[in-house]
Amino acid sequence: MSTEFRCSCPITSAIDMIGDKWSLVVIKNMLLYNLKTFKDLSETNEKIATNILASRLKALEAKAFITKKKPAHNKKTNIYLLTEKGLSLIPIIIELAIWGDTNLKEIHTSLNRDNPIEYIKLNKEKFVGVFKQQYLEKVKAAAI
Amino acid sequence: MSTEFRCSCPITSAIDMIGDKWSLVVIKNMLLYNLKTFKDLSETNEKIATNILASRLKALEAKAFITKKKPAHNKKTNIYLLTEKGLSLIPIIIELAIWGDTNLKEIHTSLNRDNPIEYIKLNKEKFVGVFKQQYLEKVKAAAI
DNA sequence: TTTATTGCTTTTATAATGCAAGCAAAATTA
DNA sequence: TAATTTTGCTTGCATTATAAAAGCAATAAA
Repeated sequence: MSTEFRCSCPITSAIDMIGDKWSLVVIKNMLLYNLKTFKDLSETNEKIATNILASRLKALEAKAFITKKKPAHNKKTNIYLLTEKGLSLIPIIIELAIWGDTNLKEIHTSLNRDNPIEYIKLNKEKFVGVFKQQYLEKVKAAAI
Repeated sequence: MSTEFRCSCPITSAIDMIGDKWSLVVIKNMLLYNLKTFKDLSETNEKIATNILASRLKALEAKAFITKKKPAHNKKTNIYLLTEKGLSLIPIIIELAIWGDTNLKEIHTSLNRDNPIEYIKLNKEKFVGVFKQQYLEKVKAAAI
């Protein structure tokens, strides 16, 4: 996944950057479920293969959507965190959530619709900030 | 591209539906540039291969994002139009446009930034309706 | 000091995308 | 009306992305 842009269109170029099968899924799992380690991210419902996860984490770090570091008293576990640039994808993720919730219920019977999507729809802009704050607070609380 | 859903997450499922390399690009070109024929869609800046375009149009029709029909007095040219379901993707496309315009200018020097993205940012919800209306009016004006 | 865990890599297979050529039917031009 | 061009694809083959399974070294826990 070297990022070569197909053309000068910002929409197509955005897809060139984050439009593969896994990038936004990994970022969503970091954002909404506060997953931070390779193991955490490899155990999600999506069942990503470990080689794919490794390559995606490397690419996301190279593109500055995430950072990788080791916590002070553990030389083994790596901690992956979203950067500001990673958090800038929240509006896209929210639109995907709303679209999926609204449009897939008929053809995808096991779709999880427990989330308060109706509230989010009513004030999307607010929730961009809410999700960002929640993520940053959790990171802070964990004192990494 | 058979649509099998990886899990019950609406975000991941949305990506399963429209998260490939070409679907949203084709829909964007129909929406913003009013492209309607196979030839039109094959001549865009993105330079999609004709076999890929054919397979994508077939998939998008099967998923009811677009319709295909022949105009009354032409047995050769096919007209592809966005359905309501196709138009429901506008909010996602707008967020991709804003994100690309805001975040890619530094690493993508030839990025096209002539579009009035600043206006769109100020009132996204309004522009969802604007783009939808503009598209429907163009289709109507062409009397297809 | 053994055992388990973490964070990967390697190998091999399959699926998605890309490239070039070709081709039939319809429409246009001569 | 016959030759030419256009449209909307398909076919065959090459390359890249994704998947599944196994393995492995370093660290941490028991």
